[in-house]
Amino acid sequence: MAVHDEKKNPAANGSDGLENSVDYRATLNLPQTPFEMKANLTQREPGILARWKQTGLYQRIRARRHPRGKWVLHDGPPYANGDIHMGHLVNKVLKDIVVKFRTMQGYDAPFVPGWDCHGLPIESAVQKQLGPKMRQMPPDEIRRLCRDYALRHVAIQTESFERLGVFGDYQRPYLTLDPAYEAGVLDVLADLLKRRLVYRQRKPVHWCVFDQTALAEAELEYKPKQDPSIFVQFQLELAGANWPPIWGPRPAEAFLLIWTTTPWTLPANRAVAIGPDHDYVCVRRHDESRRTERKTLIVAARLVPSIREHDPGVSYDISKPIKGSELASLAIPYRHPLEPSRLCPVVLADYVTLEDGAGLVHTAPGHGIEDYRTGRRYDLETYCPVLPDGRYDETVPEFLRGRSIWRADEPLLAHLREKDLLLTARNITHSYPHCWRCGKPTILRATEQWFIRASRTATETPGDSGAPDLLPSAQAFVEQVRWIPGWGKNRIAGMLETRPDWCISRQRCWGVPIPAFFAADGTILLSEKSVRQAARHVRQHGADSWFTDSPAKILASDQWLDDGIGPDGRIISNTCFHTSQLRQGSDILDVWFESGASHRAVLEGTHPELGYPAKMYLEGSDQHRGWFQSSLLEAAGYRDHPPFEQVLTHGFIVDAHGRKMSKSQGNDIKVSAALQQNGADILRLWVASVDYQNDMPCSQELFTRTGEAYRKIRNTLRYLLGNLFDFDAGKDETPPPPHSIDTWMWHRLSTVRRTAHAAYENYEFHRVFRTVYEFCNVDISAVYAKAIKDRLYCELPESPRRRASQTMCRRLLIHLLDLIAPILVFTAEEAWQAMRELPLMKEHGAASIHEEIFQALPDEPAADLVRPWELLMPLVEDGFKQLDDMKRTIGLGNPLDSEALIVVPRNSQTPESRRTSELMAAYGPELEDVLGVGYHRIVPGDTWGIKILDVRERYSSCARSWKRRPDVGSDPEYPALSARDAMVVRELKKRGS
RNA sequence: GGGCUCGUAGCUCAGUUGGUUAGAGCGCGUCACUGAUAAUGACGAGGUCCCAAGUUCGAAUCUUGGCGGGCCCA
Repeated sequence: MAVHDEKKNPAANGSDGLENSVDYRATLNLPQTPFEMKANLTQREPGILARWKQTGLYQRIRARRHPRGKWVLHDGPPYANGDIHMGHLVNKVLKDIVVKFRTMQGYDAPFVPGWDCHGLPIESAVQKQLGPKMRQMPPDEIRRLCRDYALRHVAIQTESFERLGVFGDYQRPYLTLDPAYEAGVLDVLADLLKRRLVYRQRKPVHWCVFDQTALAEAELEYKPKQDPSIFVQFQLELAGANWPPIWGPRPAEAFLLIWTTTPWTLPANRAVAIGPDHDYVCVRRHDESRRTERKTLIVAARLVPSIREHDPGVSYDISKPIKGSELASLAIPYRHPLEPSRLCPVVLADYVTLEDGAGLVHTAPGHGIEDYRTGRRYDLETYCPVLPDGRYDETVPEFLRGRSIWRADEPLLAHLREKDLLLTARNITHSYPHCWRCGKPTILRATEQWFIRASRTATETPGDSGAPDLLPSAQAFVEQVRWIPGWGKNRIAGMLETRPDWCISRQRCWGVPIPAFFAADGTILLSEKSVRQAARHVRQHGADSWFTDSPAKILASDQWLDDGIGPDGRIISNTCFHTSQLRQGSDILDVWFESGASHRAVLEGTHPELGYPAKMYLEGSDQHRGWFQSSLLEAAGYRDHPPFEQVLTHGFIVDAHGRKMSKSQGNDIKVSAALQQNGADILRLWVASVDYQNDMPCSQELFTRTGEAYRKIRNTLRYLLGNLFDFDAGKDETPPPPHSIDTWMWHRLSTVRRTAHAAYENYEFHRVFRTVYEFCNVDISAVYAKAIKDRLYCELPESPRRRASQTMCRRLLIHLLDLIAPILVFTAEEAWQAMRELPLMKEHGAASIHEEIFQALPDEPAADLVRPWELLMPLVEDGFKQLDDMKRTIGLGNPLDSEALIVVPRNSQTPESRRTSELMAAYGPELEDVLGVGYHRIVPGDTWGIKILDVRERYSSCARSWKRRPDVGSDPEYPALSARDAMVVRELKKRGS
């Protein structure tokens, strides 16, 4: 490779080295602005934030004029636990963009942030801190610690949200632990009671017999445990039964074969479940010698071989199969293995698998979730003979009474063996849930729970005569709401369709109590009236008072005449309760019930200025099952309109490879770190730049890319600001000449503004971003800013051409700031202040851009002023290609060293083209600047075209504008300058002296 | 396993009722400018439209079946 040592011609900029040394820089109108190129967001943003707080910006926005009325986005409460993560960031930023956009449209769009303060995670965190001593503490003391914990995290998260530029009433957020909120929750409960939508029934929950407490799924640890694995034979009651002919002649006796690893649940057996689509056969068993008949078994066809392994020395005659659905339809009952007089049904369940066992599942509705559901479907008793401490109660066979279930296997197996009902027994080790606190194995135990009836057809329960159906109202609500994206409607409708009744009680401590009173005789007081009274009490004294005050004090009376709930769940009218003999229940409400009541507790409760219903709920798509649904169901229970008009959902954060982000995988991104490294505006711009309806990929690399886009936008603002340093908006405003590039720019601006506003209106923020970003890149930077540099820098300050472009720059600046303000909240503010601090623009507009209402755009330029540019711009493209070619071939580095021959057809084809050619005297100089060449000539030809010529040998370069033109040197006083520049310099000199 | 959903250049996104050779911006490469300067401009190279089959004269687009990701359930 040869080394290049060719030097550039130092005189390339002028024909005369001496004249070139004269410095005309001082005579130019170069841009000036304190708006720095470097954003330094991490340092700058907190200062802006402090000023906002100091001047009470949020309150000022509330107080300003709102010509378009109210627009309320109701905040879904995040959980008051831990630092915020990227999901919070996305959610709150999206909300803030909506709120700021609506605000700038002229709506009153208050934002009241909320926090979910009750619930298990907080209770668990407190429990972890307390250790074993928690068990000795009274509930109100534990609750006080939970409350402190929650409030601490509300403070932490508040700071983060504010730091992100999310506006809201942080002085007065809504907290679910606020007594007024708690009372609102109870008001909803009272309304549902009024409509008879609340009932009490047994349901299995995870239970620790050592701690004697219910456990949540999250409190379980799965560990290996050894258990008996037994096959038991349940005798069919064949008297009067239909026997399937395909199974051959009806035997004298036949047995269902079931498999279980929890023999202690056998007393609670109430059914055997089979799979509707599985094949079942009848197996006639004999000794291998065929001398003795053994029991005839009914099992799943697929499992015969594996059962045989447990059954040595026996030969099988296997019948043809029938489907489970067919078998169930025969309705042959079986005798309970421990109570032969009790007949139980064979039922269908789709969770029956053929992986192990016999394909027939022992079903105890009191001891299994699936069993319970099946039980509800078949109206089986949710029978649970196990006491809280794990001992059997008095209802079981005598040999088990009072015995611990953990010591029941041996007598049970002995009993079954004695009755010849046990086919095989061995031991297995399997994964089994254990209590995370004491480490002991847990059980499922049916306890009394409170439910909200979703659909009467799904559950025929006592006390519901005349009760309305909740589900149809909820489904009607779904139709009335606008779901964004549209499939959200489908999703929530599908979930509602299959949803079971809602279990709203929890055996925990940290939450809103279910204010039920229990009389000594087992009658329960929980009525609309009593709950309203409890709500009044809670509003005044807080929910803690439930755990400390007496029933007499809470009910404010010695006697209470009301509907009671009997032990069987039926309503007993006109029951007289003596408050001195009542005791409070200890259950609390499901936290989803609490947050689902926010439309009542906040919109109509603590913050009535918001009003019901909200315009929008905006959350992650997981809330179709969560908050959207709980809110909808509760509202459907007592009122005529859904709590929201629109529901907008967003996807989840994933990493650069599209995988879910999780701490355990180590691919999560800390908000605090991302903030520290990038600044809030970059993170906000990132949120706006991706299509949130899908998963949102998130990585530092993406933030870095976003940072590049940010810099482009920032530099565009800086350019515009810099060229307005001597512009007096009141005096210097000059309409763009009709055929100027300013008019083209004006047209582009109106198009972009329209597009961006439509995108905002449809909540398509990534389209806003793209539109604005490409506008900055292409229209402003590559075309317009480049084209007007000569007139801005070189013309006399007050020249109409210059003033017209400044007018356009100002318009661009203002509208650009409008468009980015909801997203780049800090940068828009910073630029807004820079604009207001321009010497000739003092006191323009509101003190903060966020108090502004979108500027109306002056009338758009007429279409026939725009069309010529559609003809001319492709010529410019061609000119650039020629310039690039000349750069390579003849070393023409600077376009100012070239001239453009604009070829105009002698006989223009179309009227448009003819009109344009007539106007070329006006368009010519504009094209010269758009191309960035030194000079142009218009020449006749056959078709439209541009021809770039190298004029380094032909013309001299103007020492001021650097343009090569024939008129350089025409002024004897300034031989190094072009005519225009000579005139300008002479004029400036005159003024200067 | 079920419901909903997504899959187009390295990245973020367009792509109308099915219709030429699938687009944009960024990034990348090369070059230029040095009066927007840790800025700016020009040119250029990048695609198995997740895969397969089907419908059709014609499929990124419609149908079916896979594969992969996400949310919610089981």
